This record gives sequence, C-alpha cells and structure tokens, in this order.
Amino acid sequence: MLKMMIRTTTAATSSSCYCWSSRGMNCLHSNSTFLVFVNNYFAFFHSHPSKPIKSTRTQLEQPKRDLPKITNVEDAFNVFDRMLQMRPLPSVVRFNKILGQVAKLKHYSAVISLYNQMGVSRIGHDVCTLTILINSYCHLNQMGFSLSVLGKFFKLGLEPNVFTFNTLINGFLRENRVAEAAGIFNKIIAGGNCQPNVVTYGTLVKGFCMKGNNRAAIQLLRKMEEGACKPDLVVYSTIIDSLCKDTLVDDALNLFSEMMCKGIAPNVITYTSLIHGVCKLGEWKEATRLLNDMVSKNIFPDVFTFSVLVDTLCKGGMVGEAEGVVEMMIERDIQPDTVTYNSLMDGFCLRGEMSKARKVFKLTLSKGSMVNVVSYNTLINGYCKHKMMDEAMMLLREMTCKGLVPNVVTYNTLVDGCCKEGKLGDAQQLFSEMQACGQLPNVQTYAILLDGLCKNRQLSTAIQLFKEMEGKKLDADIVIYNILIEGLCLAGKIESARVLFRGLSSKGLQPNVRTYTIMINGLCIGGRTSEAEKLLTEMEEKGCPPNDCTYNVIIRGFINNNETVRVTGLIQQMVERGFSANAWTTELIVDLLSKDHLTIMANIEIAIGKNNCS
DNA sequence: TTAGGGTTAG
Repeated sequence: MLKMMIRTTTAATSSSCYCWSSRGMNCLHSNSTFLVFVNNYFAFFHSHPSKPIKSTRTQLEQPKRDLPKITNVEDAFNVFDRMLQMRPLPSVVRFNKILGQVAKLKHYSAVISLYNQMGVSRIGHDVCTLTILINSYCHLNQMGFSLSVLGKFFKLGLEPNVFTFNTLINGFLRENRVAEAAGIFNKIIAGGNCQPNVVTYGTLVKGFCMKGNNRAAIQLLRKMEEGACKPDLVVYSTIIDSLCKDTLVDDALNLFSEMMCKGIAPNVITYTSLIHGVCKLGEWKEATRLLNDMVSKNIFPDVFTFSVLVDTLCKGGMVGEAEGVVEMMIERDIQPDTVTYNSLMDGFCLRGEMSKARKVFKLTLSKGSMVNVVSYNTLINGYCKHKMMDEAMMLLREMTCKGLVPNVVTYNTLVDGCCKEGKLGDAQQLFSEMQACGQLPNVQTYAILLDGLCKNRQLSTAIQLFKEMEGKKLDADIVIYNILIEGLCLAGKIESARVLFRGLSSKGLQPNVRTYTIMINGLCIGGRTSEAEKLLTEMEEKGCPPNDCTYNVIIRGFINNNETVRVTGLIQQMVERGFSANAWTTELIVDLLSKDHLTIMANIEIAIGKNNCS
C-alpha cells in the first residue's frame, strides 16, 4: 500500500521539489514523509548528476604514465607479474603503488603475499613498503608480525616516519592495547625526528571513542583547537559518529554546528552518522531534514546512507518500507550491496517471514553481490529464533561447503538456538565443534551455554563449565554471575546464591538491577521475604533503583508466601513510581481480590487499572 | 607510493 503511494507520488513530484505536497497523504506517519523524500531525492539525482564532471586534460599537461587500473586482486597480481618480467625492474615506488592499491581493496593477506614475492625477486623495499606491510598485519589483527616488521626498519637502517607510527598506533588501538598505543605516541614526541600530525590525533580520538570515552575524545579535540594541529573533518566526524552511537544526537548536532561555524564543511560520512543517529531514535522528521540539508549542499547519500535507512526501517518494524527503499535504489541505479541485503533479510527474520528472508538471500547472489558470513549468520539467527533448528544447522553445513568460515557469532547463535529448544546435547556438541575448528568460545558463548544448562536444571555441569571458563582466563562479567545466581536459586540453593551475590564486590563487579531482582526472587522462593525486602531498600541506597520487573517479582513473592499485608505498601510504591503489574502478577492480585482482602483492594485496583505489561 | 571517520549478524 505504502509502496503504491510512494510510486504515485513519484509521478506527481517535480524533480527539484523537496517540499513534498501532503495532498492525500495526511493519514501517513512521519516516516512516510521521509520515504517520499527518499523517492524525491532519486528524482533529483537524475536531473543533477552527483559526481562533478571530470575536467578534461589541457594540451599543456603531460600525460601520466599511470599503472593500469586495478579494481580487484586478480588485476593486481597480473600487473605485478608483468612488472616482475620487465628489465630493468620498475622502481620500488611502482611496486609500492600496487601494494597500496591492494591494501585499499582490503585484501591484506594478498599484500603480504606480494611483499614476499618482492623479497624472492630481490626487489628492495623502503619505508613506504614496510608501512603498507605493517598496516596489513594490523588489519589482520597480527600485531606481533607488525612489530617484527618494525624490527626490519632498524636492520635496514630505515627510519620509521609519521605514517609508520600512526599505523602502529591504529593497530594497537584496534586490539585495545591502549598503553602500547600511548607508548608509540610518546616515542614520536620524544624522538624529535617527526611530529604527531592530525592523523595521529584523529587515530587517538577514534581510540577513545572505541572505548566509549566520548569525554576524553572531546577533551583531545579541545586541546587540538588550542594547539597548532587543528582538528579536521575526520576528527569531528569521528566524535559525531560516536555521540550518535551513544544516542547523544543533540550533542552530535551541536558539535556538527560548531564544526561548520569553524568553516569545516561536512561530507556524506558526517551526514550518514547523523542520519543513523536520528533514525535509531525513530526521528524520521529529523532524518528528512538532514537528507534535505545534505542534498541542498550537493552532498549525496551513498550506499552506506541507504543501508542505514534500510536497516533502521527494518529494526523499526517497517520492512515493507525498507523493501521500497531497496527497490527504489535498484530502479535508480544505486546498487544495494551485501550489507543492504543483509539488513533487509534481518528485517524479514525479525518478523518470522523466513521464506521472504530466504528470497533476499538468493536475491543478493542474483544481483551480483556476495553472500558473506554475516548473511549466513543473519539467516541462521532467523531460523534459530523461530525454532527451525534443522534449517539453521543445514545452513551451517552449507556455508562451510561454500568455503565460508563460521565464526564465534555463528556458533553462539546456534548454541543459543539449541539451548532454547532444550537440545543441550546438540549445544554441547557445537561447543566442541567450534573449538575443533579453531573458533575460540568467548564470554558470550559461555553465558549462552551456562544459561541453557541452568535453565535445564543441569547445575553441576554448569558449575564445571564455569570453572573451565575461569581456567581459560576469560573474565566472567556480571551477566555470567547473574546466570549462576539464578541457576543456584532455581536449584533451591539460596544460601549459595546469596554467598555468590555477596562476593561480587570482591571480584570488582557491581550487581545491576537484574542481579538484585534475581536475588530478591530467590530469597522469596526460599521464604526469606524480609531479607528480600531489605535487599529492595539496599539496591535503592546503592544507586540501583528497582524497575517494574523487580516490583513484580517481590509482590509475587509476598503473595506466594501469604504475606499479603506488606503487599499493599509494595503495590503503592510500584504505582507511585509509574510501574504496573504484569499479567502474571495481575493474576495473583485478582486471586487475592477474590479472597476478599478488602483492605488492600483500593491499591490493587489502581495497579490493575494501570496494567499494560504483557 | 604508506596513516585516522559512516552501514549488517549472536
């Protein structure tokens, strides 16, 4: 229906008109206006080419002896082979160009292979060659090899430059090795031969953002503003994106305005981050404004921008609209890529429309895009969540046959699916298989399996697994302890659960609202209602206020223990805080009413009246 | 010729 409306509007809309006439569309939500914008944008795109027309070479300019254009690794290998046949051999600079282009294509293993061939053919290398090599190892998460390349500099008497140092800083930050990254930074400062530049600072800013430390990132930005090395578009965009990811869109927009006031023009990356931020919050009107704004500045949305739109529409339950955007992209020659299709596929999976999800999977291939591990994981997740484990397992085998390596996400998804189906044996088998295939289980894998074991009343196996996890030096987080405390409570071992709960601070962990709620539930199950009530007060005092779930749990606990007198106060507290009883608690309250507990009737009625929980 | 920013999965 909506798609039909969009199409109808397309025909009636002038190509340069962004202020869409709302005739006949008043009934639609604001996101529909946003979609109409998307369609209008496409119309505009065709009458105003997005890419500037390339200037033709003047007669005075000398033609460049450029290398043939390399668009894939095969081209690179061919050109490289031809260069090896030339006599005299081309300069190292020309070989560097090939390596650099392959690195730009993100084929880092191929870069290493080409570098090794250079060695065999006795082609020398310079600072640039080694920096490209370090960068490749960094992207392959092999910092050990990167550092061994650094050793080659000294062996060959070469001096690393600021490109080398920046590459190393980036590599360490990618592996979360902040101290070592800082060490390199200090080395630049102390060395005196080269100075940190805007890329060095930009890399550090990204490092702070990756750690979720926006405050430190902004502090560094301010220092740059005061100093000689002024922040550029990349530094601002990095922080804007990080703020958007943390849903701090207003702060991001303020920084965006500040950046423009300083004369720094945004680009499609800056706008895509902002659009992502507002779409995640469902602010479609704001998304439309930003899209209008960017196009008015001749900045055009690209595949990233459209993928963001498709993904957020799907996550917001508007799969039909997302499908419409993809169709529009195809019709208007902006080719959706694997990421776009994966997002759309996930949208169908979320709705349980697995046959449509499967169609998108096939469509990805027919449109010339590759399905990747994420494509398989998305589809596997869809099947798992809808209890279609056979189909999910078939996909695991299929992806392996196609040469794709299932990763920790693949296995975690499948292990979770098996656990939720009560197939603990299959889950444990997958757990062994992943390790045999070289995929190391992470904390999340253990959490999934521990939860499955606890919920299926296999506490002793769970404890054994927990010990195994500790032995592997994986740091158990609060999620793991929540699972164990809940498992102990479920097994009636309330005292053990309480001991584990009280020992959390000595492990440097803070109980969260879920931890308290699980413990309160356990204490109520064990008939220790006064302790449960004390814990309710304690959590408040420790700055972790109870939520609706906590109240529902404690109210149920009191009713089940026939302590109806205290129920009145608890219901009142819950209602005052704007929470309401869920269906299960309501049932118990109704049951209480039928027993004619008139004294608590008034408050109970308030609670039931506000019931909107499932 | 080499370095930093935006999209998908558990």
